[in-house]
Amino acid sequence: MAQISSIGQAGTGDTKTRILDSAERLFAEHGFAATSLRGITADAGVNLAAVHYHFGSKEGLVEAVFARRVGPLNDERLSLLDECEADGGRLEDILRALLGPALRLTREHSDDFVMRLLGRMFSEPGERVQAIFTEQFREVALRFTTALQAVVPELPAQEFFWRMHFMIGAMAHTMVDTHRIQFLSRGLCDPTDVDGNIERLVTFTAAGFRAQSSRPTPGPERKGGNT
Amino acid sequence: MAQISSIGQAGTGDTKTRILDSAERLFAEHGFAATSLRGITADAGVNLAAVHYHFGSKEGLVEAVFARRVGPLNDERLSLLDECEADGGRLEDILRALLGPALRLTREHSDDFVMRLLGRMFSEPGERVQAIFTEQFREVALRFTTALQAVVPELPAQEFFWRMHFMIGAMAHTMVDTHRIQFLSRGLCDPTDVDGNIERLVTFTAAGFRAQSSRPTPGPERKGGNT
DNA sequence: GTATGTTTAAAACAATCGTTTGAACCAACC
DNA sequence: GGTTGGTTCAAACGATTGTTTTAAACATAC
Repeated sequence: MAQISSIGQAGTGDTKTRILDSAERLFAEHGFAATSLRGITADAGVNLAAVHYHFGSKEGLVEAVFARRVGPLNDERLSLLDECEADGGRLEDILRALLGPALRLTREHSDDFVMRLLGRMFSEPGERVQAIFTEQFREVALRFTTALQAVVPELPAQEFFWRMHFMIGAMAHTMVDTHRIQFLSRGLCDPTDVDGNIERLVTFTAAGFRAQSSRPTPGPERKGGNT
Repeated sequence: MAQISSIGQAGTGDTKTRILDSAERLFAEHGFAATSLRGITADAGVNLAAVHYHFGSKEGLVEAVFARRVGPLNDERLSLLDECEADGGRLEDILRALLGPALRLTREHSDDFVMRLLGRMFSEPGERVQAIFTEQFREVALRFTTALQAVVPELPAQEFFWRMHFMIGAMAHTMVDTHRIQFLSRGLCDPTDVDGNIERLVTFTAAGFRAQSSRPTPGPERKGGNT
């Protein structure tokens, strides 16, 4: 078709890239199971069979969509961690190295699809998808676990891991949900103030890590408590 | 309506209940889009058409599955909030009233399906589902927002709402993900220690709320930071 | 030129999806 | 008994799913 030929710009890239671009946007909007290959290829303006030619299957496409973003994201995290470890390694700096690159995904790409997609990985069901996810974050998890544990040495390991869990939850929710915070605050909060929001999340989670280890509250008696 | 005394099975219940039970377990396991009505009815041991007879459509079933759990959950939250407001209303108590009932869902039901399902609501796509979700949490959100804001009056409203956002994220992630914390901590953390984990989450989020309002850190210069 | 890798087109595949239908069952009531 | 109204059933509806196949173009390199 002659009319299609004009689409092939350098920015949009080749067929493979156009599939990845459309897939990651539609995955972020409707989820993985609810997005069909026909919807993706129609949006990308390519042929249906091209998906299986380049990615083998829908699952292969999902994996490729993840890998394209998670790789550079984790590289930046580890690079920033190297910097701040050589620089003394305060708690806030380590947290900024972990949380900053993820929350900056909104700015680096013209829209927030990439960030919403990656944030959803944390709650996405499916044994296969979760295995892919876990493997791609293993090195980052290990390095940051070691670095963070070193700056709060007085915290029992059990408490420390739970606080890492809570921090990841706060981060993932901030990545996934870019609308409800505006509704909740009646328009007061601005999700596009990326740098400010990174600092807010760093402040919040740093305070959480520094909190005095969990005691059943100094009060005399608690209703409902069965300790 | 006359009682159908012949169906004695109090545990398994009638067709409607069996559908709800199977639906919420399969929804929690595989997500909404990836769970078919045939899978649900086969698991429940009922006829396929019974879903449309009792719930009208798949979306109606999703809504019913939510409503059955969210109602009692929010009732307990508001009841606990009433208690601790009459009792003085410390920050930790308010947070416990909000977070406790959600994390206790694991214990009240024999399995963690209900909790995982509700936790997933926070990241589930779909305009219609999100609207249902938002409406069912409106009163709870309003009451707890007011109560929490009252105990940290020095915190600017914008900062406050972001910290509520982070807290909800930590809660939702703890509800959804009951496996990865064990992997992350190499088996050290125990997701079934419900009371302990509630206290840990309360401690973490309370410290986050009490953190000094976000300043670009007292240090002289920050790389990449623009105010 | 031939060869190789990529892309499109159109069609079909078997499977599964949500939904609908119409008859059958079964208690209760006149 | 007959009728009713609520419930369940097997079967089919049309549409969509991921996947595969066939063929013909297209580009680039040797």
